[in-house]
Amino acid sequence: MYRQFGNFDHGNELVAFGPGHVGIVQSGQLNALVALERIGSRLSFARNDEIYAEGDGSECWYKVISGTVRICKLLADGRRHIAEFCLSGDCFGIADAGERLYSAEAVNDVIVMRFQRKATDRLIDQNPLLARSLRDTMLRDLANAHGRALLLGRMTAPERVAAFLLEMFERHDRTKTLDLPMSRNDIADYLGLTIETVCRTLSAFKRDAVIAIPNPHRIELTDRGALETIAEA
Amino acid sequence: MYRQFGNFDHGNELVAFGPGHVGIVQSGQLNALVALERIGSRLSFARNDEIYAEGDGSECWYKVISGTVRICKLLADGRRHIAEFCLSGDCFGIADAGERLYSAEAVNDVIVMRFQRKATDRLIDQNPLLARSLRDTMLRDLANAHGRALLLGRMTAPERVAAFLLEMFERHDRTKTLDLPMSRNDIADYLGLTIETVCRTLSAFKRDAVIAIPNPHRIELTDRGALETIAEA
DNA sequence: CGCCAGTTTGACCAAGATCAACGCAAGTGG
DNA sequence: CCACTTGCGTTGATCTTGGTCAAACTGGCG
Repeated sequence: MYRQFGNFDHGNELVAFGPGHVGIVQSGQLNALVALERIGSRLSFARNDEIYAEGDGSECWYKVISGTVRICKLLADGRRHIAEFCLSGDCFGIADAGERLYSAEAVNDVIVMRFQRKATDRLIDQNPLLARSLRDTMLRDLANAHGRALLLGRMTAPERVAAFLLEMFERHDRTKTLDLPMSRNDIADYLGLTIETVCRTLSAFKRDAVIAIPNPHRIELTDRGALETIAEA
Repeated sequence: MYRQFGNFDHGNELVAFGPGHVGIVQSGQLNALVALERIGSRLSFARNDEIYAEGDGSECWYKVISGTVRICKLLADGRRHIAEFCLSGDCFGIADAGERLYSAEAVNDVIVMRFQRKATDRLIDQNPLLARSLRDTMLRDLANAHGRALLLGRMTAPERVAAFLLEMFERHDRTKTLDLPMSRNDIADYLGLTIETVCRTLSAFKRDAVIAIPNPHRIELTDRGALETIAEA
């Protein structure tokens, strides 16, 4: 399922990485942590590989080096919910205590660093600054999660799709061109919609000259202001 | 708007309170914190009073002594989202950094303790055990928030209402009888539904002998198993 | 070329929203 | 003590958004 490159002292290379995501979920400035915890395993996963499964033990947490990871849960009747997409630089798998509540899967080919929770926990206890930074990160994540609850609970389909595009735009290179690594299905399960509704909404945006879609995975933000107006609510 | 009873050394009385909620939101074992930070202001609010508003500064956090608080946000067009209900023993207002993202309002008559964030932050930095407990609490809250995102993103109306009743049942006295302090409207805004849908769903549960509704604010769990079957998904 | 996976579009359907009464109990003022 | 109001809650009729089902389209690839 995955290729392990063995232990790997990555020195300072990771320290420069931007804000990320902790938790089930997100975490930003764990750079300090990463700098201290220099030993991690570099792992590589192919598209759709499972990085960990719901119910697995959670002795490790991960940082995305390249590629995109989806954190998701599959319901008994086939409904799927994607809690989050982790882009390069983001951390995931920190929040689960004991047992994974969500699974992590490679959206496309992915390289991650894996760290032992036990070791990092020790470091955090010894370093109040680190603890506070982790706390701040978790607060951000929490705010994030509540934002998603609002989106899913009270926003219409166009509002959700617009917000998604803007989110990805922010997290990506912020050029006018957006390369979405995930499928329409992934987007749908992230936004609490169906793939058809996502398609139709994107098509409507295209028709209204808000975006262009040169190919399914490439979106150009023709009229960012319009998108923001739709998303704001 | 509120009556302040002045500073109040509550000694150990709060230490015994059960798990609560941090954050925008929830926090459990802050009892240690509360025990250390013995000085708080005891405040009392009447039904529908605003405890703090969106955009206010967030120098304080709160612990509910009695009554119920709703943490909510009002959108420009009138849509409302309730992020959470805080019952007695729960903490709220910890997660907001800088400025309140949500407002806090009294669902019914409420008494809370208010604490200064600055003082408690210091305590946390000095005490790794406390820091870890706070972190654990936030992790729980995060898991909670993700659970709500799943509910709002992928569950049907009956599933949401059933889950709500079970949640309240768990957090309340766990007797077969449930006294809901909040209005149908509050429930709707918490579950991402309309008041009519909440009513109809409750009526359907009653018709199917899953619950009884002696009066609008009192629910009896006639068939808990059935509710769980509906809610599980 | 034909297949395959993913995307798009259309026709139809249904869950839940909206709109509108009506019910009901707790005030309130005459 | 009794109209009258007020604030919720409940129920019904109808409408809309987004879901479901089905078919066609597209680009890559053997």
